[in-house]
Amino acid sequence: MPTTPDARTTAELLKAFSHTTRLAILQELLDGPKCVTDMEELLPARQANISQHLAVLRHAHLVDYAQDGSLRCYYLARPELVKDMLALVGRGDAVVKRTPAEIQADKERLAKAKARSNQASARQGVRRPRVKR
Amino acid sequence: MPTTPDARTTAELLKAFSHTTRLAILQELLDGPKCVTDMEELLPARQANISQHLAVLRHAHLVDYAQDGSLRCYYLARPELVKDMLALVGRGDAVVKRTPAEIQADKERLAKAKARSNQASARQGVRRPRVKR
DNA sequence: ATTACATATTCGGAATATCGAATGTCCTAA
DNA sequence: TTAGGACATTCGATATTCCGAATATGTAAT
Repeated sequence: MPTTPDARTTAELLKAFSHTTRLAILQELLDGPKCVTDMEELLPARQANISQHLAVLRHAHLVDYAQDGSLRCYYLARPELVKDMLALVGRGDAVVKRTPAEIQADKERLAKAKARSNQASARQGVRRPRVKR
Repeated sequence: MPTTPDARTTAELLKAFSHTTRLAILQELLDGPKCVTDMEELLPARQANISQHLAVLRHAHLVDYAQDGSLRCYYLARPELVKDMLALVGRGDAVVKRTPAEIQADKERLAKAKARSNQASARQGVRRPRVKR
């Protein structure tokens, strides 16, 4: 059975995504496999630096390579993940601004749901007392 | 019209996600609004540190708060984005391992597609010469 | 006013990330 | 075997992140 990644590994994975150059590399690889020299022409970074970023992506299991003579063809090891990630961060969701009243409603809804699920356990009223306005 | 975020902003957004404590905070907020004191009980971190992480999340426009008396109720400013992000990184995609032959096929497919799209432009054979095995 | 609480900000140091330069490794052609 | 190309790795400098301690700010009860 596939094991769910813990918080630490998840943060590591996201860190691997969190760099302009690495995002650009992933974007390029989405288009097809490329060797380092190809990327050198495509990206505003030196060879050594690109190799360094590729190492980070490799450790995160986001890319892998196949050796082809003296070249290394890099490709996405988890193409769906990368595709969905880039789509997600590019989506530009609207930022919501909520009123205190809405927040209050949320909390009450949440408290009610909790109470329902705790119907069997005796005391559930452990909410810290609210101050009056 | 909604503007597509550039690579720099995208990396910033991902950085905001890339920390165990911040992931935990977002996870908690997915459940409903919470104030800092609530989170102190829920997370293995001190008050100041939680406030610092909340500041990062605020700057990334991932959370916002509504003041309620002396408390601050934090909530997700882009709940769908957070939900989808956590689902995505928790998905645990299989890591693919490709053979050199598959890579080669990929490259040829790509070259063919490029040629098709470049049918109008005169010279398209600018591929660097491949070395023999 | 004073006090207490909830939360934010600032500061300093440790840990980590980033990058260029130099160097090392591996492969292939001659 | 030697030379050159394609990459990777190491190193040192700079920048950034992270966290605890101390301190500041704002609100409300007394």
